[in-house]
Amino acid sequence: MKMNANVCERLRSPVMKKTTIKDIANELNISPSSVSRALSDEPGVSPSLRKEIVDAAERLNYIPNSSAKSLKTRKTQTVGLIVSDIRNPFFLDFMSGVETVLFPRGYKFIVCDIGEDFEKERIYIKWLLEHGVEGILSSPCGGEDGRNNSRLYREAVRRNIPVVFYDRILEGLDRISSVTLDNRQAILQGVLHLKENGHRKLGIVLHKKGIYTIEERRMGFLEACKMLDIEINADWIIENAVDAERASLSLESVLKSDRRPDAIISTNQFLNEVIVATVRRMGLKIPGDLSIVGFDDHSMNELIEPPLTTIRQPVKDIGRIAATIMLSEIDGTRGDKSKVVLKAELLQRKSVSKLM
Amino acid sequence: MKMNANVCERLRSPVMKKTTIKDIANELNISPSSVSRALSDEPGVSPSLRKEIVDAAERLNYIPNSSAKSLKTRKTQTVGLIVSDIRNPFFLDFMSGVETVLFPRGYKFIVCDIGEDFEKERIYIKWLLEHGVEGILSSPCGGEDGRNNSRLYREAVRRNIPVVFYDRILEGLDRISSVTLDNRQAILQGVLHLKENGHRKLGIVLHKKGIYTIEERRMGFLEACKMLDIEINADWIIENAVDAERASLSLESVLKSDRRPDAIISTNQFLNEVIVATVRRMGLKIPGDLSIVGFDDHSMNELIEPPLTTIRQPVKDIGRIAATIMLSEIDGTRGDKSKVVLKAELLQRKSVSKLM
DNA sequence: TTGTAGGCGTTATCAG
DNA sequence: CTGATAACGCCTACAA
Repeated sequence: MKMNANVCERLRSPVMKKTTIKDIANELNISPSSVSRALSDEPGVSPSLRKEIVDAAERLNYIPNSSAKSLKTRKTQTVGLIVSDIRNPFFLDFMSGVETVLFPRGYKFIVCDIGEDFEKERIYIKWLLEHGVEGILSSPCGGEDGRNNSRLYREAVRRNIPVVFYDRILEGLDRISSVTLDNRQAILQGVLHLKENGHRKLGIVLHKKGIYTIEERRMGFLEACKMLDIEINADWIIENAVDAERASLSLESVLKSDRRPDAIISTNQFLNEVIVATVRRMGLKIPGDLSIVGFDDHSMNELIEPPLTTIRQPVKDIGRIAATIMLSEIDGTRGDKSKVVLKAELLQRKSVSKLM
Repeated sequence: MKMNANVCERLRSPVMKKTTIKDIANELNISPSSVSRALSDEPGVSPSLRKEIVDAAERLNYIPNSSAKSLKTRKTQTVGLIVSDIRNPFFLDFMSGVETVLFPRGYKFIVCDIGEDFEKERIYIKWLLEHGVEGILSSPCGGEDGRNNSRLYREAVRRNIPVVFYDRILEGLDRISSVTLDNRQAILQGVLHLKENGHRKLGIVLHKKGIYTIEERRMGFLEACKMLDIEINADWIIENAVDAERASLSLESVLKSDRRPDAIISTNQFLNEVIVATVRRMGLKIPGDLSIVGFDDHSMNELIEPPLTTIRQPVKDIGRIAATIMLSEIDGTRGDKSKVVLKAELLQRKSVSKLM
């Protein structure tokens, strides 16, 4: 009866005082330092005492307070993950890659969705710094106006917390490692593939202006055309295609004009969908009336009709490598900064016709 | 010259001593308490002094140490977000919804990908508790063997940190709020739609056995069939379809048999793709040879041929609501636990034929 | 091997 | 309005 009441009490008590190292020490009539040592696997505690301590900790439902620990040790076992826009399917595989590397090392990560917003990025970086993250993975957003948060990223580095850019970089920050795609070469592959199949009238739909990757892809397109001796038609370059409606309308007007391209290159998964939907709506046949080269491979790109020929980037690897670099910089085992550039891969499916 | 050197020194110093409230106090020859008050917008500081303090903080590049703050106040402005498997596109919209609610309130979140792994979930919950999160959003995983982490979730609640389950729940934890879909009614809608279109031979492909939502969907299917007087054929119920290869093979054998269903219901986006790919591979026409009702609407479901009729759940709302409930429980402004159940919506497209 | 004491950076309680 | 002082929970020399 009595016991029952006690149990009840314990379960019902709205907020129990949390047990601390001190409580365990008192319980066992020993000093807190021994408890600390035992519980953090430090040497200098006799096996028997250690066992007693571990048992008591278990019994008293002890959970370490990492705020206190961090205050003392300056380590939080936490990193920040800044993502440009979390609705981009890119981040599923990316985060999965990151997690794969961080979990075994006991690191947690705080996800910061900045939604391509410079101000929000600023706030999140501050929060991360206050929080005491040991590192930051970021795909920074660079505004069309050229403003960006490089000052804050510098501040982080100055405070000795490593930053690793992935997918995107900020120019001029040489002391920050990065893991990116060779975007120019990626587009070159697409253009080359189109040329090899007889296409000479090439259009491209570019996502938000000012974004590093998009600008690179634009440059890649121009370079590739020059290199391969393909005439560039400015009307076929659709820029700043951020809003689905408007992008679709722009594309439609291009495809309706007398001089129209016979192939379109996309620059991300969002645009793949916009392009395919638009072409469908217009009643054009893919690839009969128009060839399409997508970008960013989603598993469903294979299921649409026709299966979409796509430029694929190794997203999960980007995550794994970025996280690995960050950890080694946290460990201090890496001197120079790394600038890793990965290659894209062209998945040939059925959305490009052979014009011979 | 001198100044220049100083600046250089400052920028180059590998690790600067971080400035604290004390430093600011010394700089201004005042007490740390005033600085603290000024910097946390507490009353009791003259406007003039306050301004001085804020300026000095800015000048000295002061960044608050939230470990110290948390140690004192027991507030971390951080919550944990436990996801069953981050590769599920569900989480894109979900996290977006959560972020929308948390950001304006100054809350950060730690993402924990448990990959349907009971043990990993356990470890992550412990980490979150140690970290001092103020709340936990979780889609817990319940093993096929019936084991789960309800003990740890109880422990969290006992420590007064609110847990909100979303998408999935753990039975028996009545003191934990939840936001889920009315899974049975969702499937009922699909079955009803098929019946209305003349289908009587219904199959279903179920994802991992033991997962709450999947079990509910299974029950929903059985209930709906009984209610609508549709004969249930056990051979047409494909269970534990976790691996794409194997699921595809199972489905293929069902579709090849003499007695085969004329419609298949899916139970998540992953399976939508598996089913469509399989049917395509077999050369069957959708919906001519087989009707399909998908589950979990991905934007590309509209682009495949034919556009997939799909049961859509309001994912972003689930995220928003779950986060809102959690915050109000953190604030302590909510007494009873909420059990929110949202309805699915059937998006009629072209993958269901009319058999009349 | 064990214990003692001081401090990590902040906030909160009291006095002045 | 401002300042001293004592925690918060843990770690870590240093001493015993």
